[in-house]
Amino acid sequence: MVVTPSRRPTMRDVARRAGVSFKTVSRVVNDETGVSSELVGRVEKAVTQLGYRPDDRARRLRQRGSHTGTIGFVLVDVANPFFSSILRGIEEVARHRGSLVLAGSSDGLVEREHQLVGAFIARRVDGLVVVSVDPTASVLRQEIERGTPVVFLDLETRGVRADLVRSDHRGGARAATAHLLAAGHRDIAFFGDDPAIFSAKERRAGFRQAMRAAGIDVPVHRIVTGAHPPDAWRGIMTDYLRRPDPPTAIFTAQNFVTLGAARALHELSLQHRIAQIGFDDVELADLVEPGISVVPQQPFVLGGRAAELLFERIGGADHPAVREIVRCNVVARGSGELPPDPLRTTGVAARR
Amino acid sequence: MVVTPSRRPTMRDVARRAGVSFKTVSRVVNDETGVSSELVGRVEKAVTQLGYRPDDRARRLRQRGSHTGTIGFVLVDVANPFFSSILRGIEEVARHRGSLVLAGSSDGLVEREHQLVGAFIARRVDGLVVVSVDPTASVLRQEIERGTPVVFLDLETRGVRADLVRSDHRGGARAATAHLLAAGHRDIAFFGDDPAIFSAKERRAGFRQAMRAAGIDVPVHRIVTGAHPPDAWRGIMTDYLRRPDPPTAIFTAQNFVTLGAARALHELSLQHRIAQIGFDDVELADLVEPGISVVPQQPFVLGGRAAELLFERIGGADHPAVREIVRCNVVARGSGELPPDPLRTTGVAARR
DNA sequence: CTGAAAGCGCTTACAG
DNA sequence: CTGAAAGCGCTTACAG
Repeated sequence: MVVTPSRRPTMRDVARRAGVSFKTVSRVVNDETGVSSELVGRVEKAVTQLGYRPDDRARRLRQRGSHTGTIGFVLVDVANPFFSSILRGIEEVARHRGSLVLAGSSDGLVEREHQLVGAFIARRVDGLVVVSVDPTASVLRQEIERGTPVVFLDLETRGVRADLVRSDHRGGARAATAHLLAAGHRDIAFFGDDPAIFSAKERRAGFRQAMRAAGIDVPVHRIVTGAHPPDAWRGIMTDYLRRPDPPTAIFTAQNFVTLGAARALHELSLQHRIAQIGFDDVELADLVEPGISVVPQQPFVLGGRAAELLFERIGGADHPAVREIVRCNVVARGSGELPPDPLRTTGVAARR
Repeated sequence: MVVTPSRRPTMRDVARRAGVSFKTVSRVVNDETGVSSELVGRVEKAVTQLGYRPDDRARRLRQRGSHTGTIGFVLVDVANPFFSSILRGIEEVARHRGSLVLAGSSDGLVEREHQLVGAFIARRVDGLVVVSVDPTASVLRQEIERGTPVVFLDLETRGVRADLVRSDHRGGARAATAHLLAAGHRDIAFFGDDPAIFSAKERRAGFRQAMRAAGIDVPVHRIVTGAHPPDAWRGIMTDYLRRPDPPTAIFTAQNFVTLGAARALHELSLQHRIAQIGFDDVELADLVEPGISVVPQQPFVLGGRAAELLFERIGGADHPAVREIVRCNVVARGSGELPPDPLRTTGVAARR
């Protein structure tokens, strides 16, 4: 049986087959009252025989409020468990609201983010959850001003009035740094994502604040940031730690960075000699030896809250912009509690 | 400045402002030739001032082939890195084709899967990639017969003619089991997902085949399957391993099962005494002590191939159904090469 | 080069 | 209880 991709049946096709007007089909399909049971039967039979399925686009085009029952989620990389957990949180809320989720990865590229936002708007999503690299972009700002509901996730915005939900990146980073300082470290290196991303910049700021508060000057080479593919961090870390005068502790401020660093430390057999604390949790961090101390976020919760705020707006709420900031605390597992290595070749000694 | 959610401007609004017919606006918006540069200028100005963005739904409704530039992906759980990596693979291909991806998690529930498929079709996606629990469902089958492109991912189907891409679950499971047998194990327990899921059933079948081939009868209590939330497996495994007469090796046939088992083994300090091999890779499995041996899949590749096949169909290809099966091999890291524990309290001894 | 008409698949608002 | 007309926002197919 070769399948011939036939034209999809429309209401008129069903009407013809059932011998009624297409308006009657519309009534039956929409469970409207006041159709004789005989016609209902004929229409339903025709619907089944033809495999008719109403076209939501056409339906909603004509309707009043004209929601599409679809929301958009612009994120950085859906293959990153942090983002896919957020997506799941959004999805759960969307499902209860009868909505579907369009998701797209920007990889932190401004251009791709704009493309995604534009494509979502062209498809008339009812609203957007955005982890933005460029929150003041004209496309997005104009849409927000025009009334399209937008909730920013995990970032702050300037000059744009919209709801936002995010972790307290700076506070979490301060706590992580303070944790290492409390273990006696003074030579701590920071490794993080591209500071063009709000959360990355904030974490770096938190690190600097905590170090300054402890009266420690951080040399420039102790702060390493950049947009690298997930796999690249291991090599970057290995190279860094192999140089003379390594730090006594490292703060790896993103999950892929944390993973790369953990692998580098193990490769160099330094995992018991250099302390590590990460931002974002990673799978099996509790089982590695030593366990990797981290400042976890709650992606599922972040996503769920963002979606709830979004649907409030979609539902017509017009209260002032909401700003929800979720605290982040240290989870100690071992790696972040290691004291400074007494045997370490200090910078001065190594250079002499 | 309070924002009043105004009606979104249409082509007619732009036309009025520019003092032209709305057809001229259509020409300018679609970069058609043959509009005087003066009118082009006026229209473009009005477009910018009003923040006009064409409605893709209306546009495509009227167009010939009438693609929506959107595909749907029905999966089990997007918070599972296996699926989110597939999604990323699909997304990459979709982006190059100018398409967006609607994704939805079924949690392996037949009803939710049907809802998702129905909602996707109502929105007239151009095609579907489906990790199905119920591949012969009438909704899906009727759509396929009608000509909607569908690619099944990670499963086989009966009575439905559609492209499919999947891992060789059975072969991979046989290889995993053979790997444990080669290390000298004969008392191996299998732990896996709900056999309603094709891949779960296949892996169990592979396990049984390999055991049978080795002349070993597998007692029923050595096969544990079920649909459990990710977090539940640790407890299930702990309970199981605490009982008298534990197996000398375990085959954990899904990533969340593997994680739960690894935690249980460590909790009971059995990680060096009971061998483990998992299906699907998990993060940091290489760094745990011992490293967790697994049979990894290539989710990003699976997703990419599925999407490529889908877009071929969307593009009109009508070759016979394609069936791509990706081999799975063992990655040895330590846990799967542990020999049977000579000190183990055997079942008989323990019961006496 | 520009525009008025018809139609995509449906719903809304009116008639009978 | 049933249906013919108008319209959602756009494109196609024809005129001028």
